[in-house]
Order: sequence, then structure tokens, then C-alpha cells
Amino acid sequence: MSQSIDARILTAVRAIPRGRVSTYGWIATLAGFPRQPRMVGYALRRADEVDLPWHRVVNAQGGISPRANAEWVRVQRQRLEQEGIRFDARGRIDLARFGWKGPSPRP
DNA sequence: AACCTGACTTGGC
DNA sequence: TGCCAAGCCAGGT
Repeated sequence: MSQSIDARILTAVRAIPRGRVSTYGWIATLAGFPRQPRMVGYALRRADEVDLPWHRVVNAQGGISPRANAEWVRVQRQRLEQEGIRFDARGRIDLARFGWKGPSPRP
């Protein structure tokens, strides 16, 4: 296909439903790049798309990954809480409850 | 054109 | 539990 890696990753990110979260690893797999979660982070870092729900992507522990500008970490948590997502005392999300691994119907 | 740097995950001690 | 190495793309200097 002629789509760039970034484009495919961003497409997968856009599919995450509101009120749910996905991980770098899951998104990588959905985009067709299993075992390359770093690519997801890199793509998001470069992304400038305004409507992209980047805040719904968290790390495998259900936590928000640190980045250069710590300000965005706060923004991300705030946005997730607005969507009804709960954080535990350690600042982590219960992936078994809020995690979204793909378009397959959730039981 | 080489070199550096970033939103990660997993397996092995 | 925790630290380490490997896997590996793009854009900026």
C-alpha cells in the first residue's frame, strides 16, 4: 500500500472509541506493525492533526507516558477523566475495563 | 550524508 | 520487583 506508516497509525488512533483507551502496542498491531510500539509514539509526537484523539493512547501499564513537555501529560489525564475514565491511586487506568484492543465486538 | 533524538514493549537475569 | 538490551522510523542539525 502507498500509505505511510504514520498515516496508518493515525488512522488506528482515530478508531479508538470515546471513553476507552488503547496502548501503543495495541495500536501498533492494529496498524499492521506488531512489536513496534515505539513507532506509535513517534508518529503521535509528529502528528499535528487537531482532531486526533491522541489522549486515548496510554502505555502497557495503563499509565500516561512522560514526554518533554509535562504540560501535555496533565492535559491528557484531564481529557480522559472527562470521558469517564478512572485513574487509580498510582495514576493508572484499569485496561481490563477501559482498554480497547480493536474493532472486534467487546463481550 | 552522518548523527542524534523521540508518546514503548518484552524477555531475560 | 527491577534494571538492561534489543527492535527500528522520521525529521532536524
